[in-house]
Amino acid sequence: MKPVDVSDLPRRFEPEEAEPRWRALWDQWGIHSYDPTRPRDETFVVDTPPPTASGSLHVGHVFSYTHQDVIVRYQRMKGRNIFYPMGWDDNGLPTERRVQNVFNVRSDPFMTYDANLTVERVDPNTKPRDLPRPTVISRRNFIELCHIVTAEDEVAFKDLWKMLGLSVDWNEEYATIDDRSRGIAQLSFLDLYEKGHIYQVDAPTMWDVDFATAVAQAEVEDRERDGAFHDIEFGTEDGGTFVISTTRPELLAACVGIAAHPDDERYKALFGQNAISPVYRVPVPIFPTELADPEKGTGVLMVCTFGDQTDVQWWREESLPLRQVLGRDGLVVERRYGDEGWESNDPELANTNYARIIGKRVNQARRIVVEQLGKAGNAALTGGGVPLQGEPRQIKHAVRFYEKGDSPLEYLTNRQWFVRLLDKKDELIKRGRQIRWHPAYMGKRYEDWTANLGLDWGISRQRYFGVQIPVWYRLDDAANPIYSDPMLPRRDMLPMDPMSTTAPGFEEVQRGQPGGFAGEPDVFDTWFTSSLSPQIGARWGQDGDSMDELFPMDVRPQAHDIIRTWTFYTVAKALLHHENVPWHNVVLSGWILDPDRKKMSKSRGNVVTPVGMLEEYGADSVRYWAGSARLGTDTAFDEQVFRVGKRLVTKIYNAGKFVLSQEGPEGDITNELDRAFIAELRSLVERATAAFEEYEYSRALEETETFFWRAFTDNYLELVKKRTRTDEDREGRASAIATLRVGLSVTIRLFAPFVPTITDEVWSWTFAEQTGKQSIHVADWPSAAELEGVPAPDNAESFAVACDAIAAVRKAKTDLGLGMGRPLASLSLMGNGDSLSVLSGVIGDVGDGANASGVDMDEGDVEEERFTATIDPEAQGQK
RNA sequence: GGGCGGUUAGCUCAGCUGGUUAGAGCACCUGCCUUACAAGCAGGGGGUCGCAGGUUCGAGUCCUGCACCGCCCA
Repeated sequence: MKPVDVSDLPRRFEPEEAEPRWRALWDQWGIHSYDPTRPRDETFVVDTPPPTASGSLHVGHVFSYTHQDVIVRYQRMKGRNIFYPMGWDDNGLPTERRVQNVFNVRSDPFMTYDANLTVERVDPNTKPRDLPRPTVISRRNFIELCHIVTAEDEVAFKDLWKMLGLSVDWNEEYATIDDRSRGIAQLSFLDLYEKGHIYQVDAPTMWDVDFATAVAQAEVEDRERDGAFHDIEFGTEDGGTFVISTTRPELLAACVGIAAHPDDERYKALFGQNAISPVYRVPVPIFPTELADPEKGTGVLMVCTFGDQTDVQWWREESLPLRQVLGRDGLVVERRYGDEGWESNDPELANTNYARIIGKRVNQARRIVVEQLGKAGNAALTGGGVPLQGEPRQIKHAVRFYEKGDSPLEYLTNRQWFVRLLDKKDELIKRGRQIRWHPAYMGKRYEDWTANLGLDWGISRQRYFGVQIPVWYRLDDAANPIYSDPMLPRRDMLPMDPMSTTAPGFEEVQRGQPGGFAGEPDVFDTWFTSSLSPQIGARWGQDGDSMDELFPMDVRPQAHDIIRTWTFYTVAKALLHHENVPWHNVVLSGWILDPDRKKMSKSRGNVVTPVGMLEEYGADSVRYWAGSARLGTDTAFDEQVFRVGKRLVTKIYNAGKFVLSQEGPEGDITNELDRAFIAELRSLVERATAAFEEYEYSRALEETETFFWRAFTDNYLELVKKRTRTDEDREGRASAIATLRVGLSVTIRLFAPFVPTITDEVWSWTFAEQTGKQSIHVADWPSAAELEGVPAPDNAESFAVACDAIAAVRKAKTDLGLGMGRPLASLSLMGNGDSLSVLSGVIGDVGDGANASGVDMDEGDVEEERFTATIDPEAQGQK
């Protein structure tokens, strides 16, 4: 094998030159392509997270996507046929919001499409207050803009993935809004509908008033907000009074009941009676409930439609009437007291008071109602006192928000589509237990979430840019939809848009006409589509359907914050559609925290841009950083680790140059030290492989790095340096050179999943030709078997003993302030008899490593270390 | 209030089923330009493993309680 001519190579490795060159070669060689002709048991299937294309590029992405790529590259070297797709999640609110900002537009679904519409981009530096009124455009125009923006965003992500060196198969690229994904999402709907898992109902739904859309439980977050308890006097039918506490006096008009704990002596006598509300003088039932907390406020509360989740529960359990006062836009709607369902003991007073809050936002309405509560004339009972008791008491409390919204959620009653999941909790938990979670405790999080699920999955969203719910409704004689009998498309019609496709059996002119039909205007929750990523990857129900080959998949990589959403819904879909798990393993990456241990996020302004990071340190260094973090563990962002990665890259480069530039005879590995080193190497291979098999890649990296730096470069390489150049021991020289090459070949392969560029660079110098494997990434993963030809050392301790001996010499040299290369006129090593007996087998290399002309061995007691060295340096200036 | 995770050197983190004297990298100090590498090498200082109990011959590791940090849920 011909050695490498070092003078041909740059003195330093330059990632900015090498990384693009290698990426182009990998593409050219097609080493990342999936081969559909190979059998399932040779295939490793990844269910890649589709990133939100309109989201910002984030170091967290670099972190978790590197984790999956490390796992993938390991599996590829194990000989597996890799299915590694990449999707872009581009439907939904984030995109809509970006389009609204980029073009300063709003959509009106009832506007007609303008084929010649042109809109200008807004200068991103313009302050919101300086913007003109948004241009109102049609839904179809709006969606066109969404496609423009997402196309640009996808390019930014794709460039980042390529820079990072992800070994994605770009033939398997998709977007959650493309025809394939839309078709599969709609197929999912049809299948669930046919199986009876889907229903639509007028139900209280969590509602974001700004986005004017329903929100699912998984999208809700609690935020600490200021609030105030208002004590309000109610009357009773027999002329008594009592005081309730509420943080939402503006919902007084929506009050449909009064509740207290059944054991609460103060209110026991009231149960069964009607209470009378102040301001509107509406009679409402008083009932007992275990859910009332006697310690909270005055112990008695008003039930409204709807202030919170418990109101919904009481409304159902007690069959209370519905008095909704908030509209979809969050404004108070028009109502008339005296009408059915709006009974009042004094309709005139009620209407006068109510008229003042119509059309108001919640906060304005609250101020007005509180003001009205301050007037004795508005008492519940004629002649009563001021209903508001004392000053409101300020409190801090948790308020529910849509995670992307700015206003507290309201509960509105609307017709929404749901997937029935509450009756399948046990089954969902059982499926969760069939999946291996890495780390294992993450499975508990999934179980907790599933066990505590309180609502079915609301899947309809009142948005524009999403997958349309594939449903039409017949219209009655007054052109009102008959929701009870929806019409569904045939499977061969998918993907489709019921707003532009004519319902079967109708003419398009009948759209919206009495006796005609109408399309369902709503779209799916984005999770409804992204929970199908395995089915999208495997093209379920499409041309090229490979569900049988690819499903269930091997691994789902993701971050742990979306267990309750993405993981949960994907498990649910796989259960409902296929009665199976979606994958056998879930690997969960931690988060990147800023140096103050806060989660990095755009809103905190502490985000580091990944592209700048990659440009400064190179992909290998950044990947090293990500690869050194265990799964599940949040990691503080620390630029120091990139430097460590860069150092490792440099070290691999230099060690590679040294090893492969050694010239000499070829021969077997026969020398004792060499055989002992190979034995250590074999143990490393076994440990690193075992770690990878458990998805503990960071341990594999750590083990490999320690071995490479310590055992290989600092010690073995120094011990055999002289022997690789000697003319006196041909066999020993051949053995050393062969061992160096094996050591390098094995360690760079172990490193390859983490630092793909430098390892392939070194591999290309000679190993590629020697093995016939063009790239290290398709080379064989190292195994104990490939080292089997090397005989075991005479003594298992030989390598460790040689290292200890040379360490003793170094210590002696350092103590005398001598350079490590300083020749020694004499060297004596003292140790116990056993140590010396092992040492004698490797004494030549130890003497060479010490640069000593000869070594004496003295038996004697040595305290802490295995050896102590006594040295006599040659005089300076002599040879 | 419940669940999960964390707390180990100045910093970032390892430490598997309990077993010599608790580790690494960075930072710090000292020395060394050694024909792969000064982006390197050698040596060194630095920790009552969050706190308090318990089990054990033996606890960073197991148990109980507490404190603080983070995430999720109510």
